[in-house]
Amino acid sequence: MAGRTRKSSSKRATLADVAQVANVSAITVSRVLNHPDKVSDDLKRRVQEAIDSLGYIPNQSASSLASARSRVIGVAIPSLSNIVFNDVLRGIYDVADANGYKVLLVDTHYSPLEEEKMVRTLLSQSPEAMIITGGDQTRACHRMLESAAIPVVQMMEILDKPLDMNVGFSHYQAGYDVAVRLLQTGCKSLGFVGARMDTRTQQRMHGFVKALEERNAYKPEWIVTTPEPSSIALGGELLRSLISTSSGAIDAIFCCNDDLALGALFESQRMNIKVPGDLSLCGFNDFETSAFVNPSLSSVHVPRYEMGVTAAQMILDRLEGGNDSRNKVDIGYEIMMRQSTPSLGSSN
Amino acid sequence: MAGRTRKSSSKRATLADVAQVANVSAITVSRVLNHPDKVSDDLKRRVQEAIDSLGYIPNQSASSLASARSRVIGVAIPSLSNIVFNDVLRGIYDVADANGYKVLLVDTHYSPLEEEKMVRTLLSQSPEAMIITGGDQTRACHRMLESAAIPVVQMMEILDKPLDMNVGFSHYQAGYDVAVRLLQTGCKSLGFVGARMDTRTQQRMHGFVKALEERNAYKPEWIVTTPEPSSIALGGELLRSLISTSSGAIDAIFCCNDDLALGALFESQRMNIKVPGDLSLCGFNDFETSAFVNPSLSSVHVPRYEMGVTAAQMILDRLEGGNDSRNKVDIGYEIMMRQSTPSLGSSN
DNA sequence: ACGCCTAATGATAGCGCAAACATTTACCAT
DNA sequence: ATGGTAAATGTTTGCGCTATCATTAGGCGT
Repeated sequence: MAGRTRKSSSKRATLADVAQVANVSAITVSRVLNHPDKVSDDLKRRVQEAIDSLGYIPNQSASSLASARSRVIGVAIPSLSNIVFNDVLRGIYDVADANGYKVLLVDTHYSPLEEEKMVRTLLSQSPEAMIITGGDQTRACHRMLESAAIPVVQMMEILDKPLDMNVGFSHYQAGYDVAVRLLQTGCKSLGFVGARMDTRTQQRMHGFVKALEERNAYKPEWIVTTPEPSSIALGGELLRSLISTSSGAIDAIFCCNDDLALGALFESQRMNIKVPGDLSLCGFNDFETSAFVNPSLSSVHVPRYEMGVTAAQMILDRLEGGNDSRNKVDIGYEIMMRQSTPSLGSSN
Repeated sequence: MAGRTRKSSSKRATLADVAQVANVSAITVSRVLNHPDKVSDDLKRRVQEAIDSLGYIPNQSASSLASARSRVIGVAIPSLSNIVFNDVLRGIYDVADANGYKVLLVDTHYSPLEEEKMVRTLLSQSPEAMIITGGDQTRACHRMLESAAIPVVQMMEILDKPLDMNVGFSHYQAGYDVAVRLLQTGCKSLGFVGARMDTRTQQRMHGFVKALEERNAYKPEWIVTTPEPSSIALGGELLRSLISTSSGAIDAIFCCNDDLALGALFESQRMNIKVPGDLSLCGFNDFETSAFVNPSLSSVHVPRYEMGVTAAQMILDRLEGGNDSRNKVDIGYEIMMRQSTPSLGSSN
């Protein structure tokens, strides 16, 4: 009666199929989905029934192609294993989800070359904005991002000359401040343990070293680094190595992250080194473990979730709001002095 | 000379633009990118130069629409904060990347309704396959996945009737085995601490309880659960609660994950409860911390990275290989007995 | 009654690409 | 020379959707 049935099964339903079932034009179906205020309630109902009965799911590729809007935000992080990025991602996802954006996430493995490849992949999806990590991109990568002409947020660190927008904090200053605080607690011989040594880790180290130099407390041989990725196990190994090269002279160690610091703490316990009696320890990132381990671990707290939220919001402001929004946000950090470092009062 | 220049700037270059510059047809450019073996070296070079000079990046939406191939794998996990999924994701990403697939990742927040919404979002991107977590989907979600007619892997647990493919392990059996092992070490009064209580956590609990029941060691009041998400802090709180309701009679606790177990361990230390002297603890998931903390924490090790790799490989086998591949993989687990539980020999 | 506005709906075209089919060229066996 | 084949390249078409521009119907002031 109502004309021949089309591809009733096996093939995904299209707008046209829905339109036919609802006996309206295709564009009306499109409007029901994208501009429901422009369609009468009557038709809206009819179309919705057709959609439900067919199990219609819009083809986003066709939509993107026709409308030049993808509702995708590309995100590049250097590591999926480093749980630091979990919190950031959660912030990004929360804001993106709430605003109808999808996140396309790639892992650059801390390599600018891989990042370039991944950014190319992301751009081929026509994202409406990008969130990338740090400022250490290849020139080709910069060029791609520029000619993409979309909002770009560089996150995790504050950059002198961001490509576009920027949210993060100064790792250099954080490292500097840690050195100052450790010295304030009465520690005299400070060492540094770092792994992976990406640019942000290096900045922490440079800030730390700078503070020591300014106070004549810098000993190059008390800096131990490795390109290996951080781990708790590695923290233990590096502690041993530093203890042996320093012949036990060191009384405080700044570990470039909490993995290493926890590893150092656990290893100290096994070596019967008292923390903070014999040795003070300070980590970075402030994992939940750090606050609860015994002795609790001093660390640098960074509002990672807020950083992710901020990155996503900056983008949405640009995409939707349009007007003069923030281009650079220093999200700050806080040094949490806990039991692994001496309490103040016994010094100065 | 060579005709009018087109949109030289500001607009993204297209295949046609590249074709014009290289003085070939559009399809040749397409072939250089997708079937380079079908183009002469001469043209390949000319086209590549044009691509480079224009900074051409293919429009994946158009490609997907025209070819009905998206090279996207949709992945739904219940939580971005739970680091258990990091390792799984890493496995998925490693395999996907290596084979030219992109991953579109969504977070369902442990809610089947949200999962349904997210799966709809994923399907609208025309993924070529899906990896979802567990078997607790809504009927509508199942229907969508079925009519999508793409490979689907349900991961993290072994299901009786998977939708399609399945990789995981038996949480029930793992919980059961933990109870048996704890009893074998001489513990008599076993408690359970659980948070979030998603289906997999419940299965662990049920297996644990079953083993106790069979041995007349089950005390319902020694099971403490909460729908709150797990955390180290919560582990401490739940320990206190269990200790007080049991008046200290309990001599071993199985925590549904290592967050809770570490929290319980740290809190025990603060309460001056000797582990394992006064109280044995066993966690689940085997975080790196668990192996290094003092005393080291017994836990159930799960090959999460391998699970992610396997999930992705099962999909690739179907997408590319085509022939009879594995439909169900039990990835197994291993109970790691460490210092937080009594060593064998003093019992049985 | 007339023009004029707005709201609701439809027809058409085209987004950028690749599948399918067509054409050209080169080379070879006979 | 002839037909036959394979390799290299081109032409056409349409994927599913939405922007744009009609068109129609209804309301309203004069």
